[in-house]
Amino acid sequence: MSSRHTFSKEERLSGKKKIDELFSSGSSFYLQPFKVITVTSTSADEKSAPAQVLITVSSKNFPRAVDRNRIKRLMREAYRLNKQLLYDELKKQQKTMLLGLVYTSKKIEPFSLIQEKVIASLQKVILQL
RNA sequence: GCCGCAGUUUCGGCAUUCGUCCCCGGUGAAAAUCGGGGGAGGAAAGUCCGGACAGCACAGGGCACCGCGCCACCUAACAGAUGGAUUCCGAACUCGUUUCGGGAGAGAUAGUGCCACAGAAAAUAACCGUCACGGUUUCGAUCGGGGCAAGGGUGAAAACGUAAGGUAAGAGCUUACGAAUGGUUGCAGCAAUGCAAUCAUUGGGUAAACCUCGCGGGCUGCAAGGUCAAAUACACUUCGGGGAAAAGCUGCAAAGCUUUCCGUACGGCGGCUCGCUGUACCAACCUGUUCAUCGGGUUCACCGGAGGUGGGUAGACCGCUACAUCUCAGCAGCGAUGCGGGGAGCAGAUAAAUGAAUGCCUGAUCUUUCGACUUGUCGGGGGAAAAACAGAAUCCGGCUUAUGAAACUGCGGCCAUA
RNA sequence: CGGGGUGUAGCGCAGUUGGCUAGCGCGCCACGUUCGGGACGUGGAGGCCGAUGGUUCGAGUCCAUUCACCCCGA
Repeated sequence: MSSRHTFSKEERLSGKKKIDELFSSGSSFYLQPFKVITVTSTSADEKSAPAQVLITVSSKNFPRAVDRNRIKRLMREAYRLNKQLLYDELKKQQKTMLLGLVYTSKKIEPFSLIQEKVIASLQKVILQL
């Protein structure tokens, strides 16, 4: 399990309450082209995933659904390939986390740049733990 | 071969690696895991119409409001489609009641309103004019009450057009020819309507002004609607622990049972037989004992504890993808479409799946180079490059808008060859 | 999924029942005033009313389609 690059339902953030909790009490920072929001808790539940992630793109910046879907797919792919960095650190500290990634740029970036920025964001999150 | 119009179909393929959603099967108590299959569009978009489906409402009728409005036909239905008739506008030529393209649509003779400016007048016509009669007269004309609507000018629009007769002057006043509208009859057509005959009329436009007539519409939408249901709060209730009243019956007494009430007293506010709220009171009673203290006991508005029930929130599930379904040829029909038959199973997510990386192939297009000549086309080589508009959200039928190509079919035109 | 509104000069807005040359405030330009600027005064420019089509003699206004923006409800 430790080396798999899966992305299943438990690792995604869903439910109105958790999302409200993330946006109302989360701490955030900007790292172009993202805004990163996090909420950490110490309860170490064995069954659930170490982190639940929310990926979103404003429909104001991208009025077409095609563009929004494409950006979310690219971001999801980048997170999926690199989430192990975050998971290892969270398991070591016995913590769980709600993570929000908001795309704030107004143009579509290529996959290589998005992946690079996702890695940088995750490293910054780890430093703040 | 090229161009134009209409229609149909398609939008990359292969390999490797890593994933995602659904279905089926295996292993497993489960979590999970393995194998197989499937996974965006012609517009999925806008949400402009019409339905299906669901809940609520519903005697019957009328009014209001909204939509539609030539005829026939198709359809589950439509403001959609098909075929036709009329009329207007535009274009073309062979100048014809021709062809093509694009609109329009009940009623202006039910009533009301409006029609700026100009003009006498914008709808019960009369300014200039014109005509005879009567008066005045400087003999130029002028005044009066009348007739007329030919001519003038205005305007988008002026009260059928032309000719003749007629008259004081004129006028559909009369006649002939013609135009328009309506009725009746005949013929053709299912009908709209067309043609012909005959009679009547000559009444301005506007209903995308109010309106009248005919037809249709109950309202809300899958976040509809249904099932299960955590925590917390609330309501009711059971158990045990501390504390009040009224009436009737029973009991030696507290008390019990039934009914009323749901703490009492005094204030405040309001929607004033009741509710909310502020302050004060925290017990009452019976019995034992010498009053008290203390012991035992009874009741319950209220208080706090444990359990149950309830509506129902978060959440989960159903609705949820099988049919106005797709496809193949046949038959009926001018056609939209229908009929019976063979075959196929074809997305179902929920902060929302259908993706990412690498390599190769085909190559619309772009660029570069070489050659040929009709000097902007053709042919060869190299390089870049899957590409327009765009992402399902209950499901269908249309409409509208966005849109780069490729292939095929039909029709029309031009050129070449036979 | 459903409902509502707006679009008029550089900016913010009027213009209801169709009618003469579409107005108002701020801004802009020129001139005057001042030693100069501001303020003030006078004069002027700037619009085809989001787009297309239609009804009408005539459309910012009426009708249809469409584009863009804003807001609301479950």
